Amino acid sequence: MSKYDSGKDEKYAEMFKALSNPHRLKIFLRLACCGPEGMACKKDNICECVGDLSGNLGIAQSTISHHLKELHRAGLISTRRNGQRIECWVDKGILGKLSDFFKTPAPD
Amino acid sequence: MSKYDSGKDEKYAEMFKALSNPHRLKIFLRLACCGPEGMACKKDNICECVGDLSGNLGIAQSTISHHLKELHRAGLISTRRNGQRIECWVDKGILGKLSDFFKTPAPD
DNA sequence: GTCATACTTCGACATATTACGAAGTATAGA
DNA sequence: TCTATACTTCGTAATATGTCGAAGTATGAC
Repeated sequence: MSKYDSGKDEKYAEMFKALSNPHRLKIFLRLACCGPEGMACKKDNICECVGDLSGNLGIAQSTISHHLKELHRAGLISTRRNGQRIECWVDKGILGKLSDFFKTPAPD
Repeated sequence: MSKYDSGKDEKYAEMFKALSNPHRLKIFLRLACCGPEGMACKKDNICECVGDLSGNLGIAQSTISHHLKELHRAGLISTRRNGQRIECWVDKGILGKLSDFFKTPAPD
């Protein structure tokens, strides 16, 4: 477990806030399960982009857009335009960082 | 990384919501750093209970009480009365569960 | 029993969040 | 250029959250 460190805690609190909304957590997990970490979201894969997520989760496109922005602001995902579509993927190393955050502490 | 599983996701979303508030995250980390996981919060240790947390974090006691309840509802901590004081500790196994949640996926 | 200490609950308020639809912007293709 | 598709931004409304102080409850000491 990470030692008490108020500097980094704020950043992690932001990440947890991003993941605290069930819809955003679903989006994040779908992207994370897309394939190897960091793999871009592709149409010909299982992965979805804004419109697909909207349809599959039953949420307005504008709301998906908003959630993606939140995930991005928290540093969890990246996005990039490819033609009309927006490709999105889970940032490299993030899963490891989050996993490590909860690792049992070395006794001090 | 946990597979897409809407059943459990809700529970994790609740935990992340509990940890999304900087004050609550601090409380959680302080309790987690208290000693071995699951170790009760003791006065004669570094650990704090409600009144101490209130003083150290500069937050009203009633607010601390509220935050502890949130952490408890999320299943992250347990509390028990010992005389006038409330002892609190991080639930056994929770750190491991949270850490595992973000483990890199086995390719599907 | 009375008083002090520790905590919880209540009521209130300011602020943040989630969500939608409508309107706007960007890109691709005819 | 015109149109269709994909996404974003804006405005707005409902609900949730974080916080405090005041009042309430529980425990321990005298």
